[in-house]
Amino acid sequence: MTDTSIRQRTSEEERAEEEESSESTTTCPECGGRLESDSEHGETVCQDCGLVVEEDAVDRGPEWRAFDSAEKDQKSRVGAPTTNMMHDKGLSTNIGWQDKDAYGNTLSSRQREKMQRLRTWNERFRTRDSKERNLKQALGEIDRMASALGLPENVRETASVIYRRALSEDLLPGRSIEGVATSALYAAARQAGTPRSLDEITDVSRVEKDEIARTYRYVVRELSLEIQPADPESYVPRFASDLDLSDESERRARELLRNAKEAGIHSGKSPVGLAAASVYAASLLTNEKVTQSEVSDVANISEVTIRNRYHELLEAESGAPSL
DNA sequence: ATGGTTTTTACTGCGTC
DNA sequence: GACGCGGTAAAAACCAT
Repeated sequence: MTDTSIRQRTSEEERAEEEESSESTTTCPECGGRLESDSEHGETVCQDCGLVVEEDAVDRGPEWRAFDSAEKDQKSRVGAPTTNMMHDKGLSTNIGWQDKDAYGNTLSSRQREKMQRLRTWNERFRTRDSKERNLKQALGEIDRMASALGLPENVRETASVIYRRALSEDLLPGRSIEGVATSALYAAARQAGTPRSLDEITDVSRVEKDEIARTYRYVVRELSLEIQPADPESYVPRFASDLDLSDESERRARELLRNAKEAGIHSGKSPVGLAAASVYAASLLTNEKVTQSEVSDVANISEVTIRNRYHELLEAESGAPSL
């Protein structure tokens, strides 16, 4: 399409173009009708039934037109194509290792020294850049997951601090950015007293549960973070509000938990289960009954566990109120 | 890897609406 | 008959060793 002059389009050309565009499309998966690509809206639409087959198509071509090659050079603002095989898509500067100039002539010793210095610095900048990019992606992920989980600002802050530490201590090699970012968030949420269960974290992460757990343990150990087992009470407010329970119920739930702690019921049991059971028990005590299955839903805990725990809670309450 | 503990899954029976 | 609840047994998951 590098015509050297502007011409009136002949009808023949137009027909040729039309054929070309219909060649790239196929038939509608719904009704078998002809597909038409609507470049203005970036959609591919079926002519017969109106089914939108593809949306958000991106026109990767230039938005300008050139009528001769000189103009093309002038208007073009792009360089070499990018590749995804390199962390920076191949956009960074490369300096050849051979001490030759562009014509293949050997460089003077002075020039050689200069090139050596340039190589050193270029390498430094490049790796620094890659770390920056790495960090940027990780922080973006942390932010995304944190908002999906409704975690406040300070947790994200903590998470990014943990991530930065992991990065500077060279914990990344061999582990995915995603995994470490997720672990950092998990750790941060627990440290901040607004824990999310591993299952909840897994739901919003792109990484498998096992990997998160493994990476988390590793990060905690290497950075010697001190994280206490989650306090069941910290789950209560969230469950209570998810179930539209009154403050009174929430208070009762906390009371039950404190009692249980005194009685030593809670060791070894999952904090989430305890919290769920206390919320359920409290709802009974305050006549705001919610069903076991509702609680099990918001807490992601089986009903059986709720039953077992809440029996224990009530026992501790009546059996040994003080001690 | 192993064994002990906890949680989950699946099923059953009972009472109520 | 569907629902909420309680219990049980077996499977699965988890944890320390």
